[in-house]
Amino acid sequence: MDILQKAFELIYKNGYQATSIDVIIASTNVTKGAFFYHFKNKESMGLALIEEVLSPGMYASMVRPLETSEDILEAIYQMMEGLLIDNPFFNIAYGCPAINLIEEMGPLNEAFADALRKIVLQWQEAIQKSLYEAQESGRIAKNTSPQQAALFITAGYGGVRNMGKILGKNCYLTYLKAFKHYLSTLK
Amino acid sequence: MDILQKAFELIYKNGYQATSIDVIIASTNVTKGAFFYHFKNKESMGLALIEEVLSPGMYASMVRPLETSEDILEAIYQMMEGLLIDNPFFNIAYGCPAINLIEEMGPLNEAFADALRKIVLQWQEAIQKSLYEAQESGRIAKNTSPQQAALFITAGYGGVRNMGKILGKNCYLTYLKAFKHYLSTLK
DNA sequence: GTAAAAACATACTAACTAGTATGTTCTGCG
DNA sequence: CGCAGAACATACTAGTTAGTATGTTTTTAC
Repeated sequence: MDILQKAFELIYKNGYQATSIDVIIASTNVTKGAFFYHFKNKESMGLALIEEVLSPGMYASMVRPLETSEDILEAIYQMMEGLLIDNPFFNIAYGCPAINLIEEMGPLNEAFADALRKIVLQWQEAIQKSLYEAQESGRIAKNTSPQQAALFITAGYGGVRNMGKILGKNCYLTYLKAFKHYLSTLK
Repeated sequence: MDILQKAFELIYKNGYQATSIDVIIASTNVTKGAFFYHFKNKESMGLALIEEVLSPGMYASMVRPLETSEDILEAIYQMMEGLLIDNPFFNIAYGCPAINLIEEMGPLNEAFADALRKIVLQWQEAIQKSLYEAQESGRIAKNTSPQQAALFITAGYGGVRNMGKILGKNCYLTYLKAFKHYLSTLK
C-alpha cells in the first residue's frame, strides 16, 4: 500500500498531527474516498503505518544487526553507527521517526503508545539478551546489568536523535565517540 | 505575564502546534484582542515562552545544581535525579518541555531552534566545565573527554524523557542506576 | 452476461484555525 | 477636567481540518 509509505514520509518530516489527510492524498494519486475506504479514520492509518512501515524498518536496523555471535560490543556499536550515519532513509534534521512518534503521540493516544512500546521493548530486549549471553560466555565483564545497559543505550539513541535536530551532524559524531568509550567500559 | 505560564502548561501537555490560541485564551481570562496586543503572532508568543518561562526554569534545574566545588559526579547525579524524580512541575507522561519543543519545532522553525539550542549548549557547557575542572584538580580521571561526556549525558537525559512517555516511571529508576554506574567509570 | 459487492471518486459539512477590523475602556498627564 | 495613547474586548474572515453522503467504476461470482 503505497499511501502508507508516502504518509510515513510526510509524517516523518512534519509530525503526525500536522500532516493532514488532504495533504497525504494530494501527494499521492489517492482520493479521499479511497482513503476512507481503506482506513476507518486517521488514527487507524497511523497505527497501520506503525505496524507495516515503521516496525519492520526499525527491526531491520535495530535488532537484526545484533544477530551475530562474534564481538557483541562491536555489533552494538555498528548498529548505532548504522542507525545514525549510514541509514539513507533518515535525515538528521528530522530525527528518528519512531522517537518522533513517541514524543508526539505517546502521551495523547494509548494505541499509538502500545504499538511504539513494542518496538522499543523489542530493541531493548535484543540488546539485553546479547549482553547477557556475552557475559555468560565470558566475553565481557559481569559487573554491569544487561537490562540497565540496554536501557541506557537506547535512551542515548533517542536523546542524540533529538539533539541532532538542533545541533546537526557534529553531535552524532561526538556522541559516537563517547558511545564507543562507554561500550569499552563494559568489557 | 500569566498567559505565558498557562500557554506553557498547555503546550507542555499537548504540543505547540496542537495548542490553539483559542484554547489558550479560553483557559485564561484573556481575550483575543489582548493576546494579539501583546504578541505579534503565535510564533512570537512561543519564543517569549521559551525565553521567559522555559529557559529560566531549565537553567535552575540543569545548571545551578552544578555550581558546587565538592564532588562533581555526585552533583551531576543529583541534578539528573532532581530533573527526573524531584521536579514537581514535570510529569513523566509529558516528558520534558524543552525536549518536546526541540522534537516538534526544531526542524520546522529556525527561531525556535536557535532559542532551544542556547538552552542545550548552556547545559552541556556547564557539565563540560565541571568535568574539566575536576580533571584538572585531579578529582576524576583524565581518560574521558569532558565534551564527549557532557554530550553523552545530556543525550541520555533527552532519551529517557522520551522513553518515559511510554514506559513510565520504572524506566527512570532503571536509567538512574545505569547512569550512576556510568558516572563511576569517570572516576 | 449480469448482479452484487468491492474499490474507488466528488462534493459537501461542521468545527476549528490564525489572524484582523473595529470597536470600547482604562490610565496617566497637563 | 479632557484627551491621547495604552490596554484591552467583540465580531468577523478566509483557510483548513477530519469525516460523510452520495455517487460511479471496477472486479468477482455464478
